[in-house]
Amino acid sequence: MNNDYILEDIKDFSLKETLECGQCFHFSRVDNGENPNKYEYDIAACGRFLHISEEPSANGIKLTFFDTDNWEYEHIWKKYFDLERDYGDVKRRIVKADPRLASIISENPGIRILNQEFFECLISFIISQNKQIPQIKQVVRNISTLCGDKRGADSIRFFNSDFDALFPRPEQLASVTEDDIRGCKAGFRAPYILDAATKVASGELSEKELRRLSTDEAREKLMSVKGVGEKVANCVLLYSLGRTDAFPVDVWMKRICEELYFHTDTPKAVIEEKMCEKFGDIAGIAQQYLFIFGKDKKIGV
DNA sequence: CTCCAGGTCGTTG
DNA sequence: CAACGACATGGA
Repeated sequence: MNNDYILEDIKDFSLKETLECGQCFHFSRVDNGENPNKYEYDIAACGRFLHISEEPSANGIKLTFFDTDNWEYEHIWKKYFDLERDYGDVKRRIVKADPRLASIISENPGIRILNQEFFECLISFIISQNKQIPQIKQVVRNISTLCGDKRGADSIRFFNSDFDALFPRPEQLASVTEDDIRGCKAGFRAPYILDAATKVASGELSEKELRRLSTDEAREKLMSVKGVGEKVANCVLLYSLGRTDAFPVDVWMKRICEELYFHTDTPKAVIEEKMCEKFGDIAGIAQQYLFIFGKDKKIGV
C-alpha cells in the first residue's frame, strides 16, 4: 500500500478543474467532501484505473497517485495530464493575444488539456451531442459495463467508486448490436457509435494515420464517420490527438465568443475561424478557459 | 405538460 | 449554401 507516487509543488494544475471542465467523462469523485482543499478521484483511462488525490502544498499542489510506480507515472500519467507542457507560458501567450482573458484564466488557473485515449474520446463526443454532461458520463459508464474489460473485484476498494469496467477497445464495441448500445441509453446515437467502432476496428479509421495528417485533413477524415460533425471532430483532435490548434464551438462557446468578440449573432464556422486566427496554435487551450468561464457565469442564458 | 441539452443528419427553399 | 425539424432520453 506504500507504493504511492507523489508529486509536490506542481504549478498551473488543478485535478478538480481539469477533470470537471467538460473534456472527459470517465471519472468519479470518491472523497466525502469534508476537506474543502482536498479532492480525490477514481479515473478509468489509458486502459487502467487510477486512484488519485490533490491537496495544497507549500508552493503549488500535491498530487498522490495511489498504488502507482515511477514507470507508470512517467509513461502514462505524465502525458495524460499534460504535465510536460509549460502552462505558465501558454497562459502568458493567451493573455498577450487578449489581455481581457487574464481575469477569466485566473478563475480556473489549473485547467490542462488531457491527452485522452483516441477511441474513447471519439465515442464520448459522439455521445455528447444534444446531451448534458451527467448523462454523457452515464452512457460512457453503461457502454463500459456492457463490453469493456471488467475491473477486478479486489481493485474496487474506494467507497463511492461505482464504475466497474474500462471503456471497451474498438473490437469489443464493434462486436455488440445496435440494440445493445441503445440499451445503454445512447438513443439515436447508437448507429453512429456502431459505425465509428466498426470503422476503427477495421482500420478504415486509424489513429496512426490521423496523427500524421494535418489538422484540417484529420478533421475531414474524422467527419467521414456518421454522427461526427465539425464540433465533435474538433473535440477529438484537441482532447486526444494533441491538436491544440483545434477550436470546438458549441452553444456555450458561441455565446461567450459573441459576448466577448462579435456582439451579434455569428455562425459557428466564423467564430471558429476568427478564434483560430487570434490564438493560433494554442486556440484550443484558450477555448477551454473560455468554456468553463462561460458555463460558470451562464453567459447568454 | 413543455422545453432544452458541449450537435448532426436529411430535407427544403 | 442557409434554414429547419427530427432525433432518444432525462431533468428542470
